[in-house]
Amino acid sequence: MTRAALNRDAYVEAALEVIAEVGVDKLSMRNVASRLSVSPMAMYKHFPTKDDLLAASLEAFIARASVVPDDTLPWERWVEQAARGMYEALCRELSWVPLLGSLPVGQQAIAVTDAFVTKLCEAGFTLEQSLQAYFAVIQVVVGAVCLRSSLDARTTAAADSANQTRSATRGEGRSNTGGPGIPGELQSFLKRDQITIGLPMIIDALKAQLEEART
Amino acid sequence: MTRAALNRDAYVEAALEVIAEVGVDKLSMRNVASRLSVSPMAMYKHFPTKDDLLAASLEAFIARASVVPDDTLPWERWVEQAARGMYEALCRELSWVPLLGSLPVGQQAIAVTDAFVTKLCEAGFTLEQSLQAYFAVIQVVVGAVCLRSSLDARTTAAADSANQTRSATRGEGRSNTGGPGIPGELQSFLKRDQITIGLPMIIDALKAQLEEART
DNA sequence: ACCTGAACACCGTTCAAGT
DNA sequence: ACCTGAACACCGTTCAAGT
Repeated sequence: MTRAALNRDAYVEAALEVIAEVGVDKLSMRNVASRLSVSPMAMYKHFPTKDDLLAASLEAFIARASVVPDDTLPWERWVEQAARGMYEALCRELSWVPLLGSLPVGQQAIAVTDAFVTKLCEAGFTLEQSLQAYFAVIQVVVGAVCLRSSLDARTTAAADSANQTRSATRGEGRSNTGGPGIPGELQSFLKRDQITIGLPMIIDALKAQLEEART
Repeated sequence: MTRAALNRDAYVEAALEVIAEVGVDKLSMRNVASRLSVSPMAMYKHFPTKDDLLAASLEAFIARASVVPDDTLPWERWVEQAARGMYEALCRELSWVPLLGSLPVGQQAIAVTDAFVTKLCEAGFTLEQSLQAYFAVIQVVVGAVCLRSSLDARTTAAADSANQTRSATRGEGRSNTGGPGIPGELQSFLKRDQITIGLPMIIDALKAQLEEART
């Protein structure tokens, strides 16, 4: 007996490790396989395509982020926490961001949607409003992470000249040498926690919606 | 005389053509070069790296989108039009979306920021508020385009079985076979023009801010 | 059922060389 | 200054073959 046969989960696990080390953009069938000391072709029995591996890995990533807040919270706090949870999970692994729009929506993502809509319907919103609210929040979260990721790329590029060893192993991709062109006020503004900007606006708008329905 | 020497603009032009035909994700140094019947290595004199070519192409794309609305509009309409302009430009070339967060912020992007902040400051917002508003709008636009792009991938994937010729030349990337798992209500909700969801919430919140400052 | 090795058609980028 | 050709170290994926 050479070794226990590898299953889907083992590959997803290895993929998540590779992603944590070098980022989604540098994951390859070959480096995931070599982490398991296996031929790259072994994976094609479980994942017909690299995208299938990525989709399964994203599912696992979402599942582990456990982004659904405590059900006893009032809806405003619940929504805020859910949004922050998504935002922070994505900030921990910024390299997912570019794929968010192109990978299929999986079961885990649908479960989060369900929880969100259910919570808001219980709070008195219509199903229509709840869905709108969900997408508005997702939009703000994704947008905030994009801005954050854009800032991140710029600061690590600046740090690259000083410290090259770490950035060589972690990379995170692009060079982003556009720093000089950005006005100072904009620079410092980007340093803020991006989610604090759009989210309160959304929540205020939702409160107004609920108020209006009551009268 | 063999041929007029190629300059940066010629390469950017060719890159935009390649992007229009096969999408940003399938642009390569080699296919841009071959469109100009030139060795791939010729480009490295003008663009030290593929990312430099992409950044220059994005600048040109933004410049051509001409997203800054008529200055005589009241600020609410101005903001709405600017946001729609960005949204529609990006929807025309969805393949830019994944790179938005990782490419450097260029002069064109800064010009748009400036116009936006100036307009809102004139309308009575503080500089701080104007910047916040700008980023909130950007967040919503990017988020909306991401959702739109996610929907697009799904419907073209479904159309692929029926009509393979066009999708083979345009591609747009990923397979996205997650259709079956998505509830019908969610499906039909995604068909809406995504920007109509979050944007009004942001504008309402901004109106409230201005109202509050006046009292 | 699961894995391997060799091969194909691609990448970005470097380097030495040409005009 | 601008361009070329060959080469290096990678990709995703296919295919025929092994256990």
